[in-house]
Amino acid sequence: MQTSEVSPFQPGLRERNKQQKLERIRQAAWELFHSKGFEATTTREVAELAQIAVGTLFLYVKDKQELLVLIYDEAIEKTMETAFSTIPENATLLDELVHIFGSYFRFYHQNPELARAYVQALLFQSKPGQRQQAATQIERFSKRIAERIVQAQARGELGLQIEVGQACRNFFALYSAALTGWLSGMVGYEETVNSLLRRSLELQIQGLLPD
Amino acid sequence: MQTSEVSPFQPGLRERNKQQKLERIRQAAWELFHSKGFEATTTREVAELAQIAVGTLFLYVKDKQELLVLIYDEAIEKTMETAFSTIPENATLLDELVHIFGSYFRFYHQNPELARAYVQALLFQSKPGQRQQAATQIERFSKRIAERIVQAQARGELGLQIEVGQACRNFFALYSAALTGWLSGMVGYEETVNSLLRRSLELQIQGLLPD
DNA sequence: GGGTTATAATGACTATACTCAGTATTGAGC
DNA sequence: GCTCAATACTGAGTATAGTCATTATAACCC
Repeated sequence: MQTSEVSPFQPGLRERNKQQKLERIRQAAWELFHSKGFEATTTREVAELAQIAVGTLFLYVKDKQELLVLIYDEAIEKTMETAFSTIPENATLLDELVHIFGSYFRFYHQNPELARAYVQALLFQSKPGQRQQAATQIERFSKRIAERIVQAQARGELGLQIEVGQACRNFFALYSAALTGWLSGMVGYEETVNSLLRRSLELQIQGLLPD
Repeated sequence: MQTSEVSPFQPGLRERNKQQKLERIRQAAWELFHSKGFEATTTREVAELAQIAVGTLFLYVKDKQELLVLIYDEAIEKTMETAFSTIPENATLLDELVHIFGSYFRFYHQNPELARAYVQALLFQSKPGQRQQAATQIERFSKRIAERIVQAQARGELGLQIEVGQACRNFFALYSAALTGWLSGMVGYEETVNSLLRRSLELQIQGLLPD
């Protein structure tokens, strides 16, 4: 066999093996989590399906939760792109926000058990590495929300005096609360998405002061 | 030995034994969680200190997390009472809210690791029994927040058109988000309590509309 | 107080996430 | 192509949350 079939400046065999293994892990975890559920899937099963030893699995992921993050990251990215690229034209900020957050809800709705574990992992990450990742993800999302807020200001829909960053944080907080309320089973999906979310955001925009 | 030393209509020996055991469990868990931490304490240790078998422990508590809820319930109750009974006179609603939520933050600040596990357990409870308990607790809290809102309306500080229930939910959502942000290590304690919380609540009251 | 039933307690056992001392593979210098 | 250091992989082993068939105890009835 030739010593090198790949083009120059490509990563060596080691690196390629690692990439392949990571991909196999991703696929195995996706397959099992979706067919059996997160709790019901053991890490050994994932390792077996990925054709690696258990110990190897934990060289690639810190723990079982990170396996979930690994799987969801890509899908969440796509959800964000779709959400922001399908915002209806000439809509109010409220409608835009309901559309955006609603896209996430629809995504999570595809598999509530996994969503629950994933959101929990994101919101309560203590390990520095994962925490940083979660923070970055929220950051990028907030940036795009901020754009919509600025545009709404330009339309004269929102006041110019408001702190955009704070407004983003508040919107995200209201979304998070709606999400956890639903995922923990306290409120139904339909009620959350069709009613509570909108009213919550609306009240933030309106404020509470007398007319 | 006499057959009955207790007054009539009192619970029998069985019931008293159960109460004593529960109390011993509570004390054992409190002692160990505070001296060693939640993660570092094993359920066997709790059982041993409470002088019962492991199996018995799980007759009283569904899982390790419920052990934490058992301990915190009383303290949280006290925190709520203190928070509401020490509201400063003639303050604005914003100051009242900062005082109330701040009381909780100060309480949780005494032991962030336990607080983290506890809040996580509360917000992500799937077991119906515990979920119901969490919902009830939030409900009672919201009722008392609602009172303050109505009084603020009476003072003319807030509009009469607002939905009080929705306003409560939004305040609670903003508080929860601030709390999880701190507990997951994304934001520091001082910054959260002294700055972010107030600005978040303030923006909800003010709203985002143009002047 | 003896017999019977219902309830409570027990601890050996199971299931499973994660570790780590030992082994194998890769790549670089000669 | 050989040697060796660095890196990657392995799977038996460990720790621990939670279970369940068995045993003990309390309550009740005659």
